[in-house]
Amino acid sequence: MSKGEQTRKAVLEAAVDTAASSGLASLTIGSLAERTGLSKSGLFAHFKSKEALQMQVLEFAGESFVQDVIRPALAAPRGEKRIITLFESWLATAREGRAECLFTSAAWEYDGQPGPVRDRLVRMHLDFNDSVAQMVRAAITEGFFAEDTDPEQFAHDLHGIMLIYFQAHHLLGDAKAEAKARHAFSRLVDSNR
Amino acid sequence: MSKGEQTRKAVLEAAVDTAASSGLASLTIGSLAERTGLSKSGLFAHFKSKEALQMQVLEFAGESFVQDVIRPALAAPRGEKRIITLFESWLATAREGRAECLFTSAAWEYDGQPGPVRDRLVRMHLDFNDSVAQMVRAAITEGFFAEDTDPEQFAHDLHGIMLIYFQAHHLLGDAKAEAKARHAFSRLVDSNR
DNA sequence: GCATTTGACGAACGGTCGTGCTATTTTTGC
DNA sequence: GCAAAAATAGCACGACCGTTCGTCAAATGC
Repeated sequence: MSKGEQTRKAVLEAAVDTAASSGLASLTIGSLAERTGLSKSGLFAHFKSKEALQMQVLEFAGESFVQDVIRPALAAPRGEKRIITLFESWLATAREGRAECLFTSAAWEYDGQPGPVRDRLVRMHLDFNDSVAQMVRAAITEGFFAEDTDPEQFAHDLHGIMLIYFQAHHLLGDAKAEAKARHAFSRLVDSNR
Repeated sequence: MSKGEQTRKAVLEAAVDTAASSGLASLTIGSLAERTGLSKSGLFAHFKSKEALQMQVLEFAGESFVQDVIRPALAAPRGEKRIITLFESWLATAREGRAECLFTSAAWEYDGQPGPVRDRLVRMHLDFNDSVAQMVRAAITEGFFAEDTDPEQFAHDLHGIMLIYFQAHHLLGDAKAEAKARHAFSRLVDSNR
């Protein structure tokens, strides 16, 4: 890996971390430069614009998310194991914050202001939704879920469980957040068995 | 209502609208002044600081939310009717955006950056949660919900349904978002009947 | 109708923002 | 080891940020 690529990665890593706690839109070249020990212009040279930086941050976080959530699920056997692994790894990722936090906060930040960042964000959400729905379909053919289970509805509902878990855990500091999430997940799974 | 109070309300109304689509943190005195036809300093004089403005925006949106969601529910008879009215008015409010959008987006914006705005936001979420839980308790004593229904879990789950509805409807433009929300709500209600 | 309070304005401030330049240093390929 | 190329720094810019201050017009209370 060349020197440039190396620092670019380091910058993106710091950017994801910053954006996860302050929002993607409020990323600033200056503070990011200070944090990474670069000069403003030196950092800027890596990305041609702030928007390009945001896009790359999104991309970088996306890869983390796939690595942390999708990949473990796909590594598990189709059906019950995969669905449960998806939930558990998603929960673990959301607990720590980082990428997951970036996506949900960005979803509300950029909802309402069109542009490439928003478009990319929407695409990612749709793709992830499809992935989950596909896992559900596999679980149906495996006999874990009932034939009349609606994969899209399941993906939708599961996402809702994660969103409110995230809010309860991080914003409200609810100690029972995880227990509530597990309870809701169990009920969702049971009602589709 | 004095002249000052009048313009203050007008500013807050515009501010809620702006913050709902761009976020509470990204409110700027300048653009808000331009939108309301005031000068920057003229508008600023109404609020002693930007933070005070944000607090008042939050307060203003809170009153709208109570007016649009809590009040109609409390106006309905305890039990089934009240729970359903809560869901329906909440759904309608979320569909239109505005106050509801402000709260959820702010929840992610200010999660991770302490301060009075975040504190107020947390307080509002907790209060609202309590209100919902109280409605559920009433529904239990009315016999609409089973004795072993957990009011806090119900409030939690309902909130999750609303969050994902909001995201699906506004960010993703999912035409079936409302149907999915209704379906999830029905399942939630049924499982506690 | 007048005195007083209140509301609104314009100009200016120190800061920070993103973004161009031009050097200078460091890495890279041969 | 050296030339080419890439990475970084320094500096300056125009724009906008929140905020302050002095001034003036408008609303208010008597």
